Amino acid sequence: MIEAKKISYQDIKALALKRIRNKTWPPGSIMPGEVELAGEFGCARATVNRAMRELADEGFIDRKRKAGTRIKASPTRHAKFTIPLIRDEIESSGATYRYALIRRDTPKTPDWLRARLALSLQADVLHLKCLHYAGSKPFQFEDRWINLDAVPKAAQQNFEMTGPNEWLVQEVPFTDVELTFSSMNADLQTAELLGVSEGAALFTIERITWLEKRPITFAKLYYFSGYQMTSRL
Amino acid sequence: MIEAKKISYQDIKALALKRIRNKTWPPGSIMPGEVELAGEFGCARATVNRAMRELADEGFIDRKRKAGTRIKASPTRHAKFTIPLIRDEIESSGATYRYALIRRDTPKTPDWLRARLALSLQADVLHLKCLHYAGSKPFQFEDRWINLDAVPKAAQQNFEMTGPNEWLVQEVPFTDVELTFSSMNADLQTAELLGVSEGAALFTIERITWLEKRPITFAKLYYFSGYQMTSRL
DNA sequence: CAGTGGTCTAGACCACGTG
DNA sequence: ACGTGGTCTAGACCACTGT
Repeated sequence: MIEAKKISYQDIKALALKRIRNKTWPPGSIMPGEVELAGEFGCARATVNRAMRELADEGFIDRKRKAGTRIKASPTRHAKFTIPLIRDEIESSGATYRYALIRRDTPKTPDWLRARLALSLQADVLHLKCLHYAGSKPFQFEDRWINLDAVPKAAQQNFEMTGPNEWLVQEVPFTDVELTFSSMNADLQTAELLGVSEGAALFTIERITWLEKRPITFAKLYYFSGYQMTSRL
Repeated sequence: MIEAKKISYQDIKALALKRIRNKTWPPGSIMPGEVELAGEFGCARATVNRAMRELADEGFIDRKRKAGTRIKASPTRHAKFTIPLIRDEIESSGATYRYALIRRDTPKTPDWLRARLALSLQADVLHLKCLHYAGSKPFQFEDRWINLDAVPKAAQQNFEMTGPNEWLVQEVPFTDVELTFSSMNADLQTAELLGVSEGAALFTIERITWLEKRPITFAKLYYFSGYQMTSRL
């Protein structure tokens, strides 16, 4: 036989992508079923299935039982970011990580927070303000709220040596995350903390985590001016 | 038998996650091998394999042949963003999408661009400036550069009716993307285009795409003040 | 070298959703 | 109702890598 060794699911992915690109399978059309493809490639259906499942995960095709597999009109690409711990992010850049707690209190739960996290009326929260330094330069200002109903043992922590994010990741499991990126002009207080001038453009991330349906924590992270977040796909 | 129906790879994922969370399998330790787990769960090794492969994709564990599967010390979470076409993004918010070409020229390739894309010395580029509106309000200003060596047919396009991104997605395949998010204060020109005051904080995305090793295009996207980008995981 | 994950097979049954 | 993808099985061989 002239056959090369064996066909892998990756070969099938590559082949399918080629056919999508050169419009052998035009956008919006239905490609052959798994059994047919398995026949064509001389492999098991499971192999084709794995290739197609991954292409679907990556956003190139839509699969539906009975309806078949359809090439997406405009391929929805997914960006996959790694969200590093800030300590790792700073240390991997070669700088020394330093952490400082600015403030710790347990105020009456603000209404905006209750609404944002869908907290019950009697929920208590812990509020923390922290700074993370890269060497001697402020890198990130963290405004953190922790739901004490979900994480009662946080009340026992003073967070003077360890940042709340680091502590939470170690101690409290979570299942869901919502991230919001945006940009804002620094107000006077934040500008002073980050050592920038008032009005400087700051990159900000809001992060909410849940354990199943229970909200754990809300954090607003303000980065120094010039911060960039990059991802390769 | 008292056995429930059958065990699925998702059940195994959930079970394994539970054991990671409650530290039955502590961070940094090695979990049992696939054969052993398959025995315990009474299923085929392939089923365990699929569960573990997905957990590895999601960043909870590290797998190495011979070494076994190790629970990550600090679980690296991956954020999966969908990068929508701007037309879809605007229209799905209920607003009307409108596009305007501001400028189109083929200048001498700037050095910073040549460096950024690793272009050859004689590479020609097409430069476009465009505005994308949501209703009557500017939504995004796009500063786009296209490598004419890789995409010669772009030179035939006037881009008066269709934005370069939309055209490129339809016409030119790509394999790799790099996205960089950052924040900047609007300069006078950009502020006028977006209808904001000078110095306003703008959310910006830089996007580079390649087809294999060939750079296709570089775009810098400036969003209106107040833009937010959210992802749920 | 030996153990672990990586992949493939051939067959089977199931669940969903279209026609 | 029935065709398509979704999943599982039991077994096999392979590839990488720690020892």
